[in-house]
Amino acid sequence: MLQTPADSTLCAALFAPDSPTVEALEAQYPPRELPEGAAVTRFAPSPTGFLHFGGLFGAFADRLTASGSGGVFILRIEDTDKKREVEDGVSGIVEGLRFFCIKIDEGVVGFEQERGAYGPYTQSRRRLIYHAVAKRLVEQGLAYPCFCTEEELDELRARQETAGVNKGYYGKWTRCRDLPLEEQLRRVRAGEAYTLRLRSQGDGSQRITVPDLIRGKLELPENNMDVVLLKADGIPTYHFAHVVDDHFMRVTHVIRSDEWLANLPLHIALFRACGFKPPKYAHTAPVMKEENGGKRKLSKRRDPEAAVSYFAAQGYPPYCVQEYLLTLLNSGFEDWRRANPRAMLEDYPFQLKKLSPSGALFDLPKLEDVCKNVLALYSAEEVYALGLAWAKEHDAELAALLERDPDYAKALLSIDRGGAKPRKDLARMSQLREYVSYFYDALYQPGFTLPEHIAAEDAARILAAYARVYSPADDKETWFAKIKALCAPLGFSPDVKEFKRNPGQWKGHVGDVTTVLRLAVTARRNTPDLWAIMRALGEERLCARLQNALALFAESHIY
RNA sequence: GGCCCGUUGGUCAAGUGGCCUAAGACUCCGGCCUCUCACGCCGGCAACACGAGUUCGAAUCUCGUACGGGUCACCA
Repeated sequence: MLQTPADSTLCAALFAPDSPTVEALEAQYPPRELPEGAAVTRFAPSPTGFLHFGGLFGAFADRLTASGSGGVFILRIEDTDKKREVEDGVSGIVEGLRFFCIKIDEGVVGFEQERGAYGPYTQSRRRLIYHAVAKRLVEQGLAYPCFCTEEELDELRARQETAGVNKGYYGKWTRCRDLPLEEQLRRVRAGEAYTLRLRSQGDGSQRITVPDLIRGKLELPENNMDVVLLKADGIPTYHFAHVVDDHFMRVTHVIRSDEWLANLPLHIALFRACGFKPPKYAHTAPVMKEENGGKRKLSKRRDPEAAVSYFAAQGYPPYCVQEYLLTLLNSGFEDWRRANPRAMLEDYPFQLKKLSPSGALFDLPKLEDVCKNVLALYSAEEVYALGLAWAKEHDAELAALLERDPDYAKALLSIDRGGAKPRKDLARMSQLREYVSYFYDALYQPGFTLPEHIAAEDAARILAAYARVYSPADDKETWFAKIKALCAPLGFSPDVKEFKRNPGQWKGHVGDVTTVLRLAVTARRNTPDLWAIMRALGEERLCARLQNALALFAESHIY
């Protein structure tokens, strides 16, 4: 365990002579000059090519934690698993973050592009750094080469299984922990494959307490496993890379999914072995999905909504997904939002300790609600921009229509928008086509069926009568006054309350009259303000629609 | 199976020993709102997993049980 000259002989056999010393690395990556309390966070995905919903949440928590404290948010790529490699796994992640408005301060910012003084930020390019630390561990007797093959390890596990003990490479179950130096040297020099293992100093029957920013004090068994630090190809395992990278990148807060909780004692032990100060940890609960009455983790493979590209394709406003995430996972956010309906998300005093320790179900209706609320506050201009950007990607026909006459598009989008009680009926851009369809002849599908209590001949009379009094110049009051004036002669009550008092005396009420007009103009029973719609459509289009409807009656299609 | 984490209405949650005959939001259902729908407003349904213990007093602390999740790799 103590440093001996023999260990340095071993080091020479194990490591290339050019690896830097740990001291040199300390100098190269000095502590950051940041204000007191500034958090340095990092999102460290594997380059799988796309961003998972859980990953987005983690990155978002990292971003907010850094921003809120005047710190730094790093994107690091953990490409230490050759088997999972995909061609350009980075761009999808970087673009995903960009799409969701999560700014990267430092690290990987694009395909083969990095920024910052603590790099490289791609683990495959940090080999020398890992080896420097590993070398010192060997010098100190805290790591050793292990020559066990995968078959031997499988067999070991099988024996442990039948013996009913904890599986793993530890204590008396190890075969290479106490190999004599001569044998180590001989086998290494003979070119035998080996991994580098931690020589654990821990006692599995002891407990350690570790603070977690979300869960409070955690009581966990001390690590006693001689885990692999460097794989046979010299690439570090996640555990070792985590410790080395987060130390030399001077990361202060490690926010990660709670599947790492079981490895926390290991990581603490590794930081100790390396002589580094551990960061603060926050283990977040995964987002769950309901299935057959049970809960399960949202899965990338089985759930389309788990890939964040789903939200882009559906046209949810990017920023709303974050808003939803906060609603879902950060208690207190909704109260803050109610108090500050128009405040920027960045100004929310995000606190890790307010995150829920248990997994929340992904709730689509809630997402829709959040989006409706946010979108309701957008100007027509903003909705237009958002809609056009979406349509260009996903609906070329709609994009062309929106672009052909921007003023017209904005005019129709501004109906019932703004004011104290804005409409809340648009949640995502994939609804836009349907939302605007009756404003565009190219999308409009004429034809309708009347409500049962309105006779076709009455409907025809209503349309004819309205056509006679219509004037494009009417303001809303005049428009409505004219409609009311039409009612009584046709047997409809101009007053809804009067109708309700004496339903037998009328064929219907003014609402039925406007329903007929609405159907003729939009082919729908439910729309925003009819007067505003008529005005936006313009005289020519409106008259055509009325003529058309009248013609339908004349041809007896409705009778 | 060992170890770890978790458990308040259908969902998300507030709640850190008395202010809890348990807040709010989503969903659903009623009602109101001089044109429909939406919005808004008013109201309704609906929860502390279970059992012991500590205490004058427990959603809140302790222990046990159940259930859910995670983890036990040269994957992350």
